[in-house]
Amino acid sequence: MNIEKDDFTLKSYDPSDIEQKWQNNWAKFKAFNADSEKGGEPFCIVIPPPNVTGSLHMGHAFNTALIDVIVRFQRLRGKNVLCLPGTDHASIAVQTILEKQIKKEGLDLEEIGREEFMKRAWKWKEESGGNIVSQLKSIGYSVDWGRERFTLDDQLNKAVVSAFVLLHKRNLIYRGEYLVNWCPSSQSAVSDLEVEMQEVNGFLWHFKYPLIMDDQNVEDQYLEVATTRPETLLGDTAVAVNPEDKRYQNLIGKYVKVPFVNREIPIVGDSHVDMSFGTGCVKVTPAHDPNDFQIGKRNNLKQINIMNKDGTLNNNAGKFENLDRFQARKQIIQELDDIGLLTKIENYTHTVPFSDRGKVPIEPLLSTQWFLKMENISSDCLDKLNSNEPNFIPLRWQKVYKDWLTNINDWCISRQLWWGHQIPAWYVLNDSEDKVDQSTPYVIAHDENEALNIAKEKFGLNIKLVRDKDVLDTWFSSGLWPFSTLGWPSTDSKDFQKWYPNSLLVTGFDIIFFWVARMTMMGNIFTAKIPFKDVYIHGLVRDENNKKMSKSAGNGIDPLLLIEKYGSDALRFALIREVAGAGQDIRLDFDRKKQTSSTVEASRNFANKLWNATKFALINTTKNVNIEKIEFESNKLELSDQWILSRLNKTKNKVTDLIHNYKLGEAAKLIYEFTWNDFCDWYVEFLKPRFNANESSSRSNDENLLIHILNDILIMLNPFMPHITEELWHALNNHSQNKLLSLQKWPSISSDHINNDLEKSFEEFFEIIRLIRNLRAEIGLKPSQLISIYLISNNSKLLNFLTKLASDIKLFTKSENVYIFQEAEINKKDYAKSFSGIVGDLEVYLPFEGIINLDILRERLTNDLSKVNKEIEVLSKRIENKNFVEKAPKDIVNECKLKLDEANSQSKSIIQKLKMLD
RNA sequence: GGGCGAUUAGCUCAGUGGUUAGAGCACUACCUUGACAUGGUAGGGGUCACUGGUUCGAAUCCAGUAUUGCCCA
Repeated sequence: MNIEKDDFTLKSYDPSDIEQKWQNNWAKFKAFNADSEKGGEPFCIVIPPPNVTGSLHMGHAFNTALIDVIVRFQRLRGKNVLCLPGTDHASIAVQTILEKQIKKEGLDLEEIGREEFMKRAWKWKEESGGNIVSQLKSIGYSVDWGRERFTLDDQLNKAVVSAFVLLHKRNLIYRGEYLVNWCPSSQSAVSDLEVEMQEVNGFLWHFKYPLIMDDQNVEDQYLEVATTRPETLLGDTAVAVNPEDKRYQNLIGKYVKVPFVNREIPIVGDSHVDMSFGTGCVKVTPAHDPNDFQIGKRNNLKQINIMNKDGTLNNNAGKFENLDRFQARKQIIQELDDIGLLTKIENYTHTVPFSDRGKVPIEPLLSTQWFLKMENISSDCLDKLNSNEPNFIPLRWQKVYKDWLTNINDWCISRQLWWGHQIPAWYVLNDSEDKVDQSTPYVIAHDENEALNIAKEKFGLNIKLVRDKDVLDTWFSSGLWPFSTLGWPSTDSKDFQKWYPNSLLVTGFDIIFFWVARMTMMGNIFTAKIPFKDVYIHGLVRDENNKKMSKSAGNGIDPLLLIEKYGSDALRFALIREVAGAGQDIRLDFDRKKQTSSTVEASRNFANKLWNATKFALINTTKNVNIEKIEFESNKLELSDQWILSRLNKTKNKVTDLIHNYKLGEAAKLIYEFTWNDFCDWYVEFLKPRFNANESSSRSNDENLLIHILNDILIMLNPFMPHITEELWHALNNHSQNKLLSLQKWPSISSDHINNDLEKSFEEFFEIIRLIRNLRAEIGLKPSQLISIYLISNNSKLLNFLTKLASDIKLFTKSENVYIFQEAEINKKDYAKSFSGIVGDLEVYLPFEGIINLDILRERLTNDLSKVNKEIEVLSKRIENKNFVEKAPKDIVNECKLKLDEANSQSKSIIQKLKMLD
């Protein structure tokens, strides 16, 4: 683990040299394996388990980076941290992938058989899961790999079965015939959430149903209806009108005849019918439309299912049997037209439900499914939300969660798939029976033995059991994730005792309903607790065109590509730096031709800067450093030392606070600014002359302070850039064998060192340096050309301060002499033909008589004057405003007055100089 | 139709009522200096979407409009 310093100083930064090495070291030392026996306040996150559908995308990298920063931070803060990794089996998605492969081989599911299919599925899981784990490792995730879980593990299956049995015991699970969202492509029911509404340019077909009147000729009178789905007329069991509708009131109770199937159906009154839409008459197909289903219930209508599960019509469709639903539509329109019943075709834009996975229109289908009653479960969660359980960050996402829980429907939890948790339900048949139907009794049990015992007790000995073939919705097992991973249903497991409820959940806003709400509901039922205290919601990663990155759109960027190019540290830092406004989507720039990202490149450059700053320290410090014992003496500190310590402690203070408040982007920016601007740009420059001097009594103190500062930077940055900081810390430290930066302590803050007045003075100092450099540039001096500088002011405190830093001014401005004068001591006329500028109440002169073109000088002064005059104008207007003086806070008014005074004297001075030029 | 966001420099974004609105990238000029050219120094670049209001004072608060993104029905 130890690194030779001499070798290090020769190297330049290349992330590929170091990242793999530290990932291996962390693994070797089991650095992030949690120990429930250890003390310390527990902190637990279970990661959102990625689907085993191939590989990770940028969204996962983003989520990972955020979680890892928080987890590493809490670890450095001394908490007993568990970060538990795992993957999700993703029933529909994985089964779809496998079915496609099988189809390519010219086979279908039935030919393959359940056993062979499951073999293939597990093989796929091993490959995809392994791939995902190695990707997570290459990001540098500090999770406990010893506790990795998969949602289909035996232990998690035990949890799922127990959960199902418990829910059933509490009468929350039922088997019922309802209209479900049927995906004819995957031939499974899907939940509301897996349905995507899409706007479609379709048609509204108007056609006539012949009225059946007791006293008149049937053929003469018609009722006109309009529909976007004419094929469903075969399943119509009524026509509904609004009872208030004068046009049709008298027809309620009469009948019309459905063409083709020649069914006589009633005209019913239902107040939900919109009189102004279409003709005001609605054909009602209770078995194929959610609204019609409700009308049917209210009016006791028959439900006639006309559809097979693959989307073809069944024998209720008469002569249209076996036609595909869309083919049937065409043919029915044609035939309606042929017999003169089609009256009108309107263009009509409407929204059609599509299956999220199957990408075909959903068919609302009457079928027998398993449901979970949601009413009480969700209202219990809503109650807890009143006391901020869980606490959403940012808070506005709470509303999304709340609205969904408020308008919730029962959850269809069965899926007609093979890959997943098989439902622990056994149908009870007589020895002679072999067909399960809607009325077949069933028992729910943990296993077949238990089921058999229960069944025998209930139904006698001459029975046999058939297990339900279906599996549970994937989100059913995901809902248990925060506690099934910790050993539940056993609640006395050490992990569960120590780390439940979890401290935090970090996830994207797109799965607040899918996952967050399911976890809170399941958690609340089974543990009487909301499973996590905080929920930190982040945005999605979008591509350069502001489109959500997704596999289907093909616009994803492989995180590994960027890691290879710029390093994981750079990718992590780039993603986090972009987060500043939490919960906002982030847009990652990416040049697809060059395969580059300037955002990530900027972060890589920052890493390089840090690398070289450390190299500077290594070159200039003694070779035997024990970083944990580094101390410096406060009485040997120079002004610049005091300044950097003030900046450092302020930064530590703010960064600590920001991370606690999940403002990771701001924290990252702050460390970046401190490291680059304060430390590298200025402080290292202050140190150079000291280190270049041959002898100095404070040399070792200087070195110790430098290492102290770097050490603090490295620890603060460690959660964001774990690899490079680990590498540099070991490079600096000669006593780091068997130690890891990742397991050190977060730096303590000494507020004694914070000195706001000093920081202000240094700000002014930097302004002066910038002005002088700027003046030099304007004159066109070469960097090598040395000059003299005159600093003149009446502010003796400032002059005193500058005198102490005179040698630094010399160095920073390439000057051979720096002269500092009280105004009284000099005659400004002597400097009339100098190049000059003003900072606050200090005037700077660069005497260059003869060399400078007086016109340039005059132009500069004139520009300065107009700027100052503008300022005077603005400020005096403000001061002359009585309301401002009376109502604004005093310190604001005073500040304004001071500024005006300063501007006035600046103006005077410039005018004087201009006069002297003439 | 309901809800939630966004609109600030060429680009990506900070900025919760108080100087002359900031950063990174990009751009321009100069610079191979003993940490770093993955760099340094200096510079140019903004009618804070629009319209009204509140206020001594608005990018910031309120109302409306426009454009745009997402969620739900």
